[in-house]
Amino acid sequence: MEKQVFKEFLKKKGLKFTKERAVILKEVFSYHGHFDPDELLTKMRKKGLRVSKASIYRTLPLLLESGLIEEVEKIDKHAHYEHTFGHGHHDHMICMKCGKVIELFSDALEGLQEELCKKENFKGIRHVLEIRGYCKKCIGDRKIDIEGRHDRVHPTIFHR
Amino acid sequence: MEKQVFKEFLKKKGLKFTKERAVILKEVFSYHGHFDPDELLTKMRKKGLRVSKASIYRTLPLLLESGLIEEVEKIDKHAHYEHTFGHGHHDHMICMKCGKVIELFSDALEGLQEELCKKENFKGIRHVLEIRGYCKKCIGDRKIDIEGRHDRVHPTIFHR
DNA sequence: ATTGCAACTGAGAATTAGTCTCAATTTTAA
DNA sequence: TTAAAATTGAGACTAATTCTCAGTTGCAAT
Ligand SMILES: [Mn+2]
Ligand SMILES: [Mn+2]
Ligand SMILES: [Zn+2]
Ligand SMILES: [Zn+2]
Repeated sequence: MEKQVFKEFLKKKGLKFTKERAVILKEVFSYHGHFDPDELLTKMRKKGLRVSKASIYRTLPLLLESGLIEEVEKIDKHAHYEHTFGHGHHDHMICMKCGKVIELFSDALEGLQEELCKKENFKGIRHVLEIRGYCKKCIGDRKIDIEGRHDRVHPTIFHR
Repeated sequence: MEKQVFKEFLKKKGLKFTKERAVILKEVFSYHGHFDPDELLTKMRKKGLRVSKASIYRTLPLLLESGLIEEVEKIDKHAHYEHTFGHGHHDHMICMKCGKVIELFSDALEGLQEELCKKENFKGIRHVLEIRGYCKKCIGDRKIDIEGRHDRVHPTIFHR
């Protein structure tokens, strides 16, 4: 269970399992999809869970380092995460028109990456793959522009 | 040549090929490796090339959209780019200990991604793959920590 | 149970990266 | 040559994240 994983991780680093870290962990694992630090803070505030912005920004890197969450969608100005413990890693396709996020996983893809690492004597720990383009629906909407690459690089809508 | 590509791109969008854009383009294509907007500005200032921060921040997305540069290393708080025109796309492995960047390209990997896109009816335009881990040298340095995942998530050294 | 101390916390100041505003200037198509 | 539309630079502004520091708290050793 994620709480145990986090506790052990912290102990091994000589860090403490505080109330704040516990409640942040719980909140993060109550979500299904992607989230960002500000969302996390706002939602916790609404529920009456009191943690400071600073603690959120301090805890997320620890969760990341412990492998309990991953960073996703590094496109926007701010960070996005999702918890992966118990779900398994996956990568993303992101529509540059409507912001739709398609999750993808492929053993072949993961395997190939491992091979490539081996070839370079590199010990791969984690990775982020994001494919940007246009979803089925948006290809239909605007064929011409798509061929000509004339979209905004950064889509407006991003969360889900 | 990149100048022509950029000119045509701008014309197609109804934008102008200004002196500032020209000099930024030239500077960007004078680099070998990765760079970030602030570096770009500083280096240009040192050379007596006068462009404003605003123009740099306005031009980089255009270069990106035109396909002349790509975004890389989305880890740090700020954007990093490299020019790819005439070099070809590639992905990166980044050492979490020393910051070493290994460039990698694999037809198999690119092909597999295309397949995955097709399966989702997604029109892939570009992608970023970053594998984080430890380079050969750093594996030697600190076997124990590596197994235990006890490194900083964000390495200190990043440019090259 | 008490203690000691390093780690942690919240509040808000500070910093960083990037965006916006607007008056003056430049590009480009006619 | 002209004029509209796009662009520019300077600096104000914003958003996201980090830092500071004085007062807590967790926890390992008594
Ligand atoms: Mn996801
Ligand atoms: Mn590169
Ligand atoms: Zn779409
Ligand atoms: Zn290394």
